[in-house]
Amino acid sequence: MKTLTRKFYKRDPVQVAKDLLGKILVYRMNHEEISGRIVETEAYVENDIASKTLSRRKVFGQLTSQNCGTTFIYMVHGNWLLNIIAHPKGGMGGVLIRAIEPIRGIETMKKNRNVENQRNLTSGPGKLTKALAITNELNKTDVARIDAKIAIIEDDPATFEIGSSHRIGVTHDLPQELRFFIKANRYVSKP
DNA sequence: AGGAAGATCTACT
DNA sequence: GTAGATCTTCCTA
Repeated sequence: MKTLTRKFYKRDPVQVAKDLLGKILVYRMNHEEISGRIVETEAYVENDIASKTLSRRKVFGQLTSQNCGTTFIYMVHGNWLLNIIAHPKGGMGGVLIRAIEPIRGIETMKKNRNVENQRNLTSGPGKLTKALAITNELNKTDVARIDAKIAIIEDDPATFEIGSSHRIGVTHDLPQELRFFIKANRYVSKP
C-alpha cells in the first residue's frame, strides 16, 4: 500500500483521471478509517476553465494554482464535490471524483447518508462526500502527504475495462469525452 | 432581488 | 425511467 506521489498529479488531467480508476480513496476520521475504490472520474481541462460557465465560479481559479495533488472542494446544488488538482507544470486542470465503491467504514457511511442500500451509498459525487462527511473544511488538503486526512493509495493492479462518455449534467460540455469509469462496476453513477 | 448551477431525492407514470 | 421540488453559493442586474 503506497500513497501516490505528487509526480502522479503533475500530468495531463485526462491521464490522471484514467489512472485514478481502481485506486483507493482513504479518509482518516478521528478514530476510524473510511475507504473506497475510485470507480468513476471526470477530467477538467484548460478549455473548461476558460469557458463561460466556469468562469462564473471564482473558485475555479484554484485549479490554476501550483498545488497539484491537493483537494479542491466546492458546493453545487447543495452538494460538496471533491476534486483533485492535477495538471502539468504551468498548466491548469483537475479531476472530479464522481463515485467510489465502499470498502471500509460502511456502517459510518450509512449513518452519514441515512440510507441502507449500499449501492446507493457513494454512487455519485455529492453522495460520496456526504458519506465520508467531507466538507469545504478539507479544501486544499494535500493528498500526496502520507499522513493526510484524505489520501489516495495504490491497490493491487486490477484488470478492468475503462469506459468513457461525455460528462454528466454539464450544460456546456466539450466535444471530447472526459468522463471515465470502470465498466460493469455497480457503483458507477450511470452506466 | 433573481437566477443558475458538472446533483439528488421523492413520487409518480 | 422520468419529472418536479429542493439543496447553497456566487454572479448579474
